[in-house]
Amino acid sequence: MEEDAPGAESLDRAFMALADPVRRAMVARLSRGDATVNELAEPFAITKQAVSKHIHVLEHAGLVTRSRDAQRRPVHLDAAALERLTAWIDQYRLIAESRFRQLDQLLGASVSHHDQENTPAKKKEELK
Amino acid sequence: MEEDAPGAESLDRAFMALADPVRRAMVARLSRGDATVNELAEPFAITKQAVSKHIHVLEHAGLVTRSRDAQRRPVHLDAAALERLTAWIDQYRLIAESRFRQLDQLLGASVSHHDQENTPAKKKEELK
DNA sequence: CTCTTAATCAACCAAACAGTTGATCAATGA
DNA sequence: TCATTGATCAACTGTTTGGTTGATTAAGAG
Repeated sequence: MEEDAPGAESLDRAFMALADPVRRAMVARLSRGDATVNELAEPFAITKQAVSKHIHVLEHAGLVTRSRDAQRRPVHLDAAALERLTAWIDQYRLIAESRFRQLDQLLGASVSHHDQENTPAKKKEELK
Repeated sequence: MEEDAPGAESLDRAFMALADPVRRAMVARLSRGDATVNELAEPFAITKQAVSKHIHVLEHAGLVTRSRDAQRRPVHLDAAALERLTAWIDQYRLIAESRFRQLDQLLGASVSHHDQENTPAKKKEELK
C-alpha cells in the first residue's frame, strides 16, 4: 500500500514513533543527553520490556541510535532525523501559507483570515 | 496512560495522522488548495468510505477543517497546526544540537562528530 | 564460579486501526 | 416529485500495536 514517494516508509515510522506520548517524553529526555533503558523507564509506570520496545520503535524509525558501554546500551537522539521531519512538514506548510498570503492581498488586505481561502472555481478545478 | 504534558492528545493525533502515506499525500494535495473527498480519493485505489475516514482522522487531529459548498464538503489544510508540530520537534532538536556544538568545541573542534556526545558520568547521572 | 545488574527474546492478550460492503442522508437539478 | 451526486453511517474482518509475564543472554563484581 505504498504509492507514495520514496522515503515514505521512513516517514511512516518516524511520525508513528512520535505519535506516542511515552516515546515523545523519551525524545524530550534524550534531547538533554543519552540515557539507558532503565533511566528512560523510570518516569513511567510500565515494565522495562515495554520501554525496550518503545526504544526499538524509535531506533527502527531512525530517530535514535545505540552504542555500547559495558552492560549499558545508551540511547542517543539523532537530531538530523528530527530535522528531516520538520523539513517534510515545512515543505507543505510554506506552500499553504504562501497561498494564504496571496489570497489575503487579493481580497483587499483587511479581511479576517479565518474564512475559506481557496474553494476556487465553482465548476470543477483549476489547480495543478 | 497520559502522564505527559497537557496538549499531548493533540500531538498524539497529529503525528499519528501523518504516519500514514495516504494521509500525507492528502496533506500534500491540500497544500495546493482545498479539495473534496472525491478529488482526494482519485489518486488512490481505496474506496470513498476509506478516504472519508482518513479525512476524519486529519480533522480530528486538527490538521484540516471542513466547510460547506452545496453538497460538497471541501477540506482545508490548517497551516497553523503544521506549525505547532514543527515547533514541538524543533524545541528538542535545537536542545540536542546545542549540546552537540558545545561538545564539539570542548573536544578541540576537529573531532569526527559521530561519536557519543554525552554518556556523562560513569556513576549514575548528572543531568537535570 | 556465583550473584547481580542491564537488557532482550518469546509467547500471549486486549484494544485500536485500515479497509471492505451495504444502506442511508442531504442537497441539487430534471 | 424523483433520480443523481457527494458524502457519511453501520457492521464486520484481518492486522497491528502496546502491554503483560516468564525465561534468557551478556557483562561485571564478589
